[in-house]
Amino acid sequence: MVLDRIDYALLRLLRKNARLPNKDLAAKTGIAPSTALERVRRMREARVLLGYHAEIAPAAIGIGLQAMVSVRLAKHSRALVDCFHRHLLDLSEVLACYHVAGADDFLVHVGVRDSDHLRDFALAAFTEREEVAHIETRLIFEFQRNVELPPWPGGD
Amino acid sequence: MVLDRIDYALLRLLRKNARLPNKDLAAKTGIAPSTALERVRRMREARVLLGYHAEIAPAAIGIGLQAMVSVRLAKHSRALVDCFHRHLLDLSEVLACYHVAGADDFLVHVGVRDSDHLRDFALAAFTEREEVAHIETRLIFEFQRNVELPPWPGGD
DNA sequence: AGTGAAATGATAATCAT
DNA sequence: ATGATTATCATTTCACT
Repeated sequence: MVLDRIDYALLRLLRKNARLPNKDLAAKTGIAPSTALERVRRMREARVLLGYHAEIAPAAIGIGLQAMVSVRLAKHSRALVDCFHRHLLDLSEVLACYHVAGADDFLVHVGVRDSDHLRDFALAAFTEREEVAHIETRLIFEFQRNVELPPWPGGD
Repeated sequence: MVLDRIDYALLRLLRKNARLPNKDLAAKTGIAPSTALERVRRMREARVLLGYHAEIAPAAIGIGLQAMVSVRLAKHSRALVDCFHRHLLDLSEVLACYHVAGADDFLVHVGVRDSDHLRDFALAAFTEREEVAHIETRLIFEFQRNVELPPWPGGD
């Protein structure tokens, strides 16, 4: 699917505020509400718009501590990597995971109650697993997401 | 602000789908629509609910490559760290940044067009800056966010 | 095919209880 | 916390470009 300037503007608005009413979306991009609706619907169907998610204050849901855990696997067969990847996504402490190139295979963003929880979790989810060769845990002081879209690349 | 089981259920639903209509929120949590509205409003005011953001397919907005850049600063005065942090958030290539404890000071999740763009960006935004002592770039094969909330901690 | 204006039905917000 | 009321919004239809 090829996007034009207006589609991009819609994406930018929804990225910043996913609950912006359709008529506002239309007004801010200079198109009719029905057109805005249609364009957003098409972008959802084309999987350009993947979903809408609330951002929640970690402390409010019992996350007192965040960490980035670097994980190195012992072997790197496709099956083993995929299996570990699935394992990660099943853990409620895992906020996000990055499968990366380099000495470490995964960077895992975790949210836990406190340092006791972190220790228990790191042991159970990583250290005690056979396929894990090495982990390194970094405390996260602050985490911030950028909700701005890059400038329109041009090319219409 | 103290949350109960129902507030938590509302958060879980909004985390998964921030555009879920209020009446559906109410039905799925077993409360009246007006009550659901009131609870969500209160959680927004209390900054438990920080915002709603669309998730967009990177490829659709010209992001062909993602990387995690570890940045080590030369000095660590508060002013310098804050200044660099603000610098990061101004860059449209920065998707997220983690200020961490350890040898490296920041982990920066970046999204770029291609490897040329990555090289140019890494030079301009990191290497050429005086306060940056060292960077290390890891290619991201896959990135996945967990949109499930941890189980209700109990304690009502 | 895509857009825009108007009409309809659904939803959100308000208020009194 | 709820249910009735009012206001706002999403969605469809259709004429137009």
